Amino acid sequence: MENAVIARVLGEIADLLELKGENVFKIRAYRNAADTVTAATERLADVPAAGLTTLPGIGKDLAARIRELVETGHCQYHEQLLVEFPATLLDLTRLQGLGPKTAAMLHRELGIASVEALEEAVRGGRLAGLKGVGAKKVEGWLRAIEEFRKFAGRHLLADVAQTADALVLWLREHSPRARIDPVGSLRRGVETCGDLDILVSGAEPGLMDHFVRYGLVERVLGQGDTKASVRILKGLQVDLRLVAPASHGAAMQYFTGSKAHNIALRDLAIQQGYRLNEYGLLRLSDETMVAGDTEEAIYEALGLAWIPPELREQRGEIEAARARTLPSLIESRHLRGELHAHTTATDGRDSIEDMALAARERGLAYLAITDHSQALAMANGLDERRALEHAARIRAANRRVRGITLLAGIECDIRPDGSLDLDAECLSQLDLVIASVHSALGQSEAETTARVLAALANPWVDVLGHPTGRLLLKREGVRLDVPRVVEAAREHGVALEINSLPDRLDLNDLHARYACDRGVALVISTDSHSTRGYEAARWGVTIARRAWLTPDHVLNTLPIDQLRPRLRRARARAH
DNA sequence: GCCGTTTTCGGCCCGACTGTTTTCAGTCG
Repeated sequence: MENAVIARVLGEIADLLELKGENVFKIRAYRNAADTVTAATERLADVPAAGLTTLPGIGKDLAARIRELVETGHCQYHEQLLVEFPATLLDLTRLQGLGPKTAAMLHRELGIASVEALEEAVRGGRLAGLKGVGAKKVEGWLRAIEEFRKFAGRHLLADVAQTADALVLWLREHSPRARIDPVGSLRRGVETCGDLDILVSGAEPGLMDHFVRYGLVERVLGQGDTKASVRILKGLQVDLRLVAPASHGAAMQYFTGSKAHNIALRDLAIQQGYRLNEYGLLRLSDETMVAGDTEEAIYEALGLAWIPPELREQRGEIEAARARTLPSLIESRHLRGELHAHTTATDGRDSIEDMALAARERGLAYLAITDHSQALAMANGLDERRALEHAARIRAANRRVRGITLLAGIECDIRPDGSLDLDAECLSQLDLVIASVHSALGQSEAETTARVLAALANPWVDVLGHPTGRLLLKREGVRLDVPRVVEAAREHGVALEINSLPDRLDLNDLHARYACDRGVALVISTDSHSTRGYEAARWGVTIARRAWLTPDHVLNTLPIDQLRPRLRRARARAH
């Protein structure tokens, strides 16, 4: 049994206990355990109970549940809970503004156990008279149902990438010498993916059977000689395609897409007397194959430079490839520093020193510690006094730790009225200030825009953090007039953040490109809340590549001595 | 349900916001 399956069951137990109204700390214990299992590097099915209890957050009881799962394939506790509450009831709690208490009440009072049933009950007016349920709540739920449907079937890029990595390893076990490449929206780095496509050539016989036997497969949707489709954990569909080595490049090109890019490319091929499909580029006159084994050869035959997958969205890349003016895109190795990280002072999990050592380990030359400000009470945010004390600790650590420069910063809340959550006296004494919106996300576009513009006017703001506040597959961002914010950022010399958290990716690719085109500097930040958080940098870099950014456009590719004068506060100080 | 060992019991993050209450429950982050 795979760790992911164990984690799913533990997580579901937590959700079900929540419906039941169980002790919140017990619920948290199951959630923590699910996280621990997900993060574990070894296969827990191979670990005896005594070994399991050495993992953080797993004691005697949880170890026993895991062993039971591994040995019998079931967990009785889980199944008992599912008798009380159907699994579809959990979907209700995924609706924004509807939690476990309400879901349990709807189930108890009206027998509602799914999103569909809730919608029907609303339309039939059956919710009238329920305690604590008014018109506004119902209206909000209907909106939430709409969003729920819109997001259904989509998956975060980072999740799909993780699935792909594991699956490629599994396929390699069977066919070590095959070419195995994830393609489709994952290869293009699209922020959410509907499915996962994997392309294989040169496989040993029997690979298809091996594929459908993969541990996370829940259902085989179809299996033929050259294509198999399965549904795996969390409903993600995976398509595997076998092609001849001579067509591998053509198939890579074809299955990577995007559709719009491919249509334009095929059109170009026809204009030049060719036909392009997933098997190769063929001359129309005599059907001979001109290219097919590599993508480079296909693009070259069409008079184009090879186009990085992230750019294949029919946004001008074909013209640039013809003119040989494609940008030299940024890569993870170009990032020299991290400008957004949290510690145990607020809601981070690791100390200043541990965060510094882990950043150094990753080859970073500088790290800004930017904990939350007081408005974020749930994160134990810092007031002026604590912020300055924290800054002193960061500077002391900076003198102790060799090989990396620490900057004392803050992620300061932008209050609903646009003022900052800490006074100028405090902000002026720090090395870096990120200003972010975390609350009152329901303001109108005019209000939010005015709010952010007011924050950008503050001379001590260096970076605007996760500008739209969106959470992928969960909530839309704030309503914001992005062009006006970009213009103000340019005017004031404030950098805009590309937040690398897989469920933020904020700014998105289009906004980042827009900002860059107008001369606004960007930073790629991981918003790390633990030493493992830095790994998210690759997702921010992916967004930056999709935004056509080169290292020159991104401030934290600079060495520290060139970074400091580029920060807005360097100018504020000069005045 | 886990953890620690100056705690084997008593902590474990808790304040803001919203809609619905006429004094607060539920949800969110």
